[in-house]
Amino acid sequence: MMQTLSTEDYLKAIYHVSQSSSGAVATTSIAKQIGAKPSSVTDMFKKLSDQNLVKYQKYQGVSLTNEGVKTALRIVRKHRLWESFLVSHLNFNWDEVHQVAEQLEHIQSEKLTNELERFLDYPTHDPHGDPIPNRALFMKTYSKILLTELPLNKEGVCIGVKDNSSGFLRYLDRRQIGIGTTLQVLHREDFDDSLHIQAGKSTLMITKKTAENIYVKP
Amino acid sequence: MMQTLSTEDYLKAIYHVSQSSSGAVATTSIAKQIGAKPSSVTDMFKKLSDQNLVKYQKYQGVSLTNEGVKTALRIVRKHRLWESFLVSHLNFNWDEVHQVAEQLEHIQSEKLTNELERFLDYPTHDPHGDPIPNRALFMKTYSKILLTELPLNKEGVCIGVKDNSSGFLRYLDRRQIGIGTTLQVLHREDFDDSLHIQAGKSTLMITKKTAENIYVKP
DNA sequence: AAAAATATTTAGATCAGACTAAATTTTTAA
DNA sequence: TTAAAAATTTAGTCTGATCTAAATATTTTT
Repeated sequence: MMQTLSTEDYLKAIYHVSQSSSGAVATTSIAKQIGAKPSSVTDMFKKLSDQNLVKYQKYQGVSLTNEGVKTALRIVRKHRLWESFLVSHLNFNWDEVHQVAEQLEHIQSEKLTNELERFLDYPTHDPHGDPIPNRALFMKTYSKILLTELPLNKEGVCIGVKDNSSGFLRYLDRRQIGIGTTLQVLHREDFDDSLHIQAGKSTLMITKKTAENIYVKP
Repeated sequence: MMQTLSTEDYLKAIYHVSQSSSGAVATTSIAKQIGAKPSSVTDMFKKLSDQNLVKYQKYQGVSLTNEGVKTALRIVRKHRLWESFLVSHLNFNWDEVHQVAEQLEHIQSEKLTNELERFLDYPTHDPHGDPIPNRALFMKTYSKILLTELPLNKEGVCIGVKDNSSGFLRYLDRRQIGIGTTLQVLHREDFDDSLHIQAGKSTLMITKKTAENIYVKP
């Protein structure tokens, strides 16, 4: 059954929200994510439920069915492949890709997706460090911790960010922190929770808020 | 003013029809092109007219305004750039690209379009031999004639096709005729209008119908 | 130049997706 | 454990793009 652009957006939103919280996904959380009113979300929940893409119980939110997860992952796959393409071949910065990938992720052509993946040489992660589902919709999610959780003086490599807003990404660019940058916490300031860190070859100070949006692999 | 997917399709259709015929574009011709009922086309003509993209007179058809032409050319530009990309980097055949390009042509990002053009090294023609508008929406349309009009025993190079249907394109593939193939008419059969031609290194027979869908540069 | 055929437009309906406002249910707090 | 607050759903409306059927205009044919 063919999805409309809108149902695809909802499935993706439900997928993302369900990843970062447990249990059923609430109407309001999707309303916020999509930028729609809760009443519209309820309508859509019913439609998705009719198509067996979500399990929906009045007042209790939704959860994706197997079919729903698959559909969501197909979109995530396309989104992340396109982001990779934009950065690696079309001179986009990691903070510019999201908006365009939001459009490209809806293009329907299996051949296109699979050929793009081949052309990019089967990338496993996108420019933000997020894993890319392969053709079988499987993805390796290696163990990652927040920079706030990295033990003092232990080296870690930046492998992703939690906040994908372009404001935050540009801020990291200015501080010369990106995917692959070696990070080390030199000191935690008890007074204001700020961190002194080693980032590549320079030392700098970042706030707790920044640190808890950076993923590292120890 | 932002265009909907649908208004873009109409503008492109009007552009194409107006290219291959003179005077105003009739309601029915667009209905056929788009695959919609004439009454729907009338509705859209009114909307486009309100946006000053076409000049519309009841019962007299439409013609594109300058703004309308520009919008149409921006879509044509994207369509042909994407087709080029699909063939040159993603292993698509020239008969497979159209459907996917129909979707990709609606992606809105000037940066994307311009970077794609750069990545492809500023191609001037797409895989079917059609000219690609440059950033300023200008395109070189070199003089071309139909194979039926090529003088006997004079060499010409295949530079495009009139019929872009995948049936015809696949047929040409089987006969080993493509963009760049050197063609020469060896004999015209008066009885059934068939042509004996030299195509690259082989000689073969084609019908008049085939010949009048192949463009050559003498 | 009138009749017939064709093309075009109007009027009114439908459908998906979204909205507002009001009603209902669930959760939180007193 | 009830009252207040928050979340969710329902009912009804709107918009854009489409459709069918009927009305009207234009073109073609006799």
